Amino acid sequence: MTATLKDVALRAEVSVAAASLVLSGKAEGRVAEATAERVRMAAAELGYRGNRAARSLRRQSAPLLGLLSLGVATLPYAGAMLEAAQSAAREHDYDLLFIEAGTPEDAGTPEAIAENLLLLQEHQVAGILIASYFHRELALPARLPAPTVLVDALCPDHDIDWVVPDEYGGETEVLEELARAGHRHVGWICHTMRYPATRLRTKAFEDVAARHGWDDDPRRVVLTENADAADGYAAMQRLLEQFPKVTAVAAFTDRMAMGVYMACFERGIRVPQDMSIVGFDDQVLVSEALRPGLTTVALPHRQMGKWAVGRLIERIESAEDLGVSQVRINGGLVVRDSVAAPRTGRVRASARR
Amino acid sequence: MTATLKDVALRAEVSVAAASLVLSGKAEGRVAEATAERVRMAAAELGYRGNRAARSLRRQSAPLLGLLSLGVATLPYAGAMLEAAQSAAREHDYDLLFIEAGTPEDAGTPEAIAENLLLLQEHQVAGILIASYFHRELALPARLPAPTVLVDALCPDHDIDWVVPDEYGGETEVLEELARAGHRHVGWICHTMRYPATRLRTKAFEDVAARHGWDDDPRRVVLTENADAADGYAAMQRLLEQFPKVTAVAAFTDRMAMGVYMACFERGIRVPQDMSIVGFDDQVLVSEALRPGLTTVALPHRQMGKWAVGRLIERIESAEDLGVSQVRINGGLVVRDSVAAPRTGRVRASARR
DNA sequence: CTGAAAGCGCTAACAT
DNA sequence: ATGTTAGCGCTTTCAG
Repeated sequence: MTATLKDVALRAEVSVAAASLVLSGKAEGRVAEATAERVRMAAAELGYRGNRAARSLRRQSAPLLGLLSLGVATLPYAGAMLEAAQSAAREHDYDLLFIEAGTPEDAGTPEAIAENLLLLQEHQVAGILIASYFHRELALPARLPAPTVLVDALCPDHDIDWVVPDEYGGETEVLEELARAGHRHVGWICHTMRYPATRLRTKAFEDVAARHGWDDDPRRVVLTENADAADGYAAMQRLLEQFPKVTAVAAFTDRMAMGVYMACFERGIRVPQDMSIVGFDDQVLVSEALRPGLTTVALPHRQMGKWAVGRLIERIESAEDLGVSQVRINGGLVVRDSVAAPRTGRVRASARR
Repeated sequence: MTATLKDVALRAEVSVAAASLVLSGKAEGRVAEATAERVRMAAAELGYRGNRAARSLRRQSAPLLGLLSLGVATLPYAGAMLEAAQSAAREHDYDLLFIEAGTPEDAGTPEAIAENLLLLQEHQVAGILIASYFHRELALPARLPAPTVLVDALCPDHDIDWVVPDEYGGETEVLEELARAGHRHVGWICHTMRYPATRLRTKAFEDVAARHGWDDDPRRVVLTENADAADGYAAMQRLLEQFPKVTAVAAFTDRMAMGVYMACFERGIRVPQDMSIVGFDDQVLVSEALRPGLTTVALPHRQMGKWAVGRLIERIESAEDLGVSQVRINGGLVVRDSVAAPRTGRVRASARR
């Protein structure tokens, strides 16, 4: 049915060996140009496309990158990462084997990861990407079946390549935006889940606050159990009660920020005239759709996917021992219209108490 | 390094053939149970995992399903489809080869599709899923290299299996919700792009409106160029001007509905007391985060992914000729809090003009 | 510069 | 019930 290398060789009147050399671009100086041209013609005429199984069997390695997803596909976030990874892989003639390691709840258990790693090994993948849908620490089996790079995850007990968002840098940038506008009574709405991002963004808040001498009333921070819009809404209600001087609030995520907007809308607090708001994630569906548009920090999904694949292929194709490379990428500040200078009258009014 | 079948056979003191039979579950009545057990033991002890390349070469088909994505990964929408497809495939011992056919702009050109189909053919995929990120018509090459199922897309010139959302049914349900609440002055905010969904949802609007004798003032519909929140916002402004009797509005998508909310918030129009709003898509990030929550229709991403894979595997593994199967799935009404009865006072006031 | 041949690991037809 | 054997299509070493 489909043409094989043998068919091509027959038609070009050369040996399979010569045909193989030519078509895999290793003919340089080994095959006469005229012969090579004949082979290429024959291949084109027959619509020859090769057989990956045969090649992989022979080479003991498939031109495949295993993408072990830990919940990536279940969230709206990271499609861009997938897309970037796929196209970076394609550029180097690799394809992506997509495997989801279970549901969001049990994804990322060491057992689930180990099992799926074995599955990838069966496929003879040349390299592995382990991608989380949020920045976290992972426990990995001691032996990995192929070179591996972590995306939006890190692993303290392995010397392994990873890439994560620059939480601290990003949060700092967006908070500096608030400082620049002149705010000194800034609220921090966050959740209590113990992720690296929680710690790093909160640290950024504390550092920026200290640097600019922001009002350090402990009631400026409100912690919630989860991180959705409803929590943001409830948190904003509380913040307004317990820290009425507030002129600006930073929310842990755009989703929470959306809840903050809702609370403001309901109370007739105008954004940004009466209240400046910033988020994190650049969840476009939300940040762009809100009025006014939300000033926030982008998550570097696309960059992470691209970097990870580039690094992985480097590792696969390089003979020597590259050291480990662990990077934090800042997705960049996205300035929209949710930040303005605090209303002087309001600030004075609160200051007077 | 890794154990091969031969190693297992050696250790179990049987032939490779017997070992193969046992490990691929075809030993039924061909191998003594004691022998089979010995083989399984040996395999377990050696951590035998098989080699897919060898198997695929021999079988002339890989346990792979090619997922040709037309923009799916670039949008937040369809991660659920991917996840459902992957897990359905896994249940039948297939894995997913993920290929994105270019950027959102050029994805879906017949050339891009044809080229990527060839790529999948090289991989010996047993079946192909072509998935679009929005309901549309596709032009496909005449010859497909393997059994194929379309997801969220259809192809008028092929007798091919496909699954799409039930646009008409879904829109009808959500509009009936408005009718049930007693609305008669209902606005329709839609865009002008020529997709199947545009036609079908609009048709549903017209039919429901006719059925319930809604005010058929042509100014009740506002058409925009695109379909984002900003368009929804602008459209709502216009609707309020040109059709002031309006007590409820149906938006083509949740994103547009979000713009409608924003317009209401700015004008102090309370939802749902003064204005009922419904959307389409159940874009959870938006529909759940808005206050009040948006009543809308879910897109059956998960169901489509699952159905498509099930159907595809049926086709691959069934000997006889199954007919074509083309289905529309209704993702279901999601009732939240954006619909209430129209305010009598307001209706009278407008009626009085 | 070109061809012959071995063999990657597995499956399935055939022989015992 | 079990073993032998012939490839699947390709790459690569070695002879010519």
